[in-house]
Amino acid sequence: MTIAEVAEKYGLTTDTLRYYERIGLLAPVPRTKGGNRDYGEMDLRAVDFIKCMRSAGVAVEALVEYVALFQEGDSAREARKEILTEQRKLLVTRIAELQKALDKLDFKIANYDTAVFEAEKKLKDTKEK
Amino acid sequence: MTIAEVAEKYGLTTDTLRYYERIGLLAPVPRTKGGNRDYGEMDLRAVDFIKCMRSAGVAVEALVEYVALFQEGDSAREARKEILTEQRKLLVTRIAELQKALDKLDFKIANYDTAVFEAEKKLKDTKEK
DNA sequence: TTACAACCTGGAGTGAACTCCAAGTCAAGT
DNA sequence: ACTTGACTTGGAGTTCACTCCAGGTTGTAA
Repeated sequence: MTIAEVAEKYGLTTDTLRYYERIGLLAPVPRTKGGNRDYGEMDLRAVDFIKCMRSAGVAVEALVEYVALFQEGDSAREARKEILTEQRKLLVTRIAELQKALDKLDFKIANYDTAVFEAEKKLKDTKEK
Repeated sequence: MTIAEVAEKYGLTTDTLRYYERIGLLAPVPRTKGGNRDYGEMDLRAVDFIKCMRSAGVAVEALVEYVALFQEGDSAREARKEILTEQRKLLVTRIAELQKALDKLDFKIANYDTAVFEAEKKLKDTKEK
């Protein structure tokens, strides 16, 4: 799969894909004879994972660390799990924050409706006088 | 309330508070005789709201726009509500993204446990031979 | 074989949101 | 009066995560 196809498929730009590879977020993608990237099954899985994590705000650095630990092989299994667990914790916290903001927004929006209602009522009162 | 106290109370830095004021996110805070900021009830409410929205990832620009619409008075009521509704929509989308990432993380973490279990089983099998 | 689009690399540039700094003012304690 | 520490302003610097660019190479269709 070419870089343009992968970019299209995951809603990223080719620049971003190259950037990810450059900083070691994506392991070196195999090249064709001519030197062009040719993404395979595993690469796509990795892209999908990264895309999902990034869209959830997981820091690039954490993901790079995680990917780097695959170089260490089995000895780093615990360390890798550690990172995932840590990020999971952060995510739970962040979801709670977003939820709190959502509640606040809902409250404020509801108040706007109430206020409009109040304004209408006042208008009606005025007319009735 | 001094800027340091407000910063402490909301877990922001004094620099951030001044920055917010500079860019019009926070209406000009009243000053003491000597020219120092003296945050009042309303200012604190505003800080709290901004802090909450920002921690949920609502863009500074959207909040500035919202705050600016208070200058227009009642005529901008609808516009203000519009912004809140728009941000609410974005938030719902973002929460879904975070949730999806959380699910993926949970799955991966569970796999680590399974893998460890498999490894242990293999080890046991080896011993039993 | 000749266009021409898509790809390559290394490096520079961008936008968002702070964060830091210099130079100065002011209030409180000794 | 003098020092100390918190405050002021305007402006410059930093970090993160891309995003763009120049200059060159490759693949495909006419």
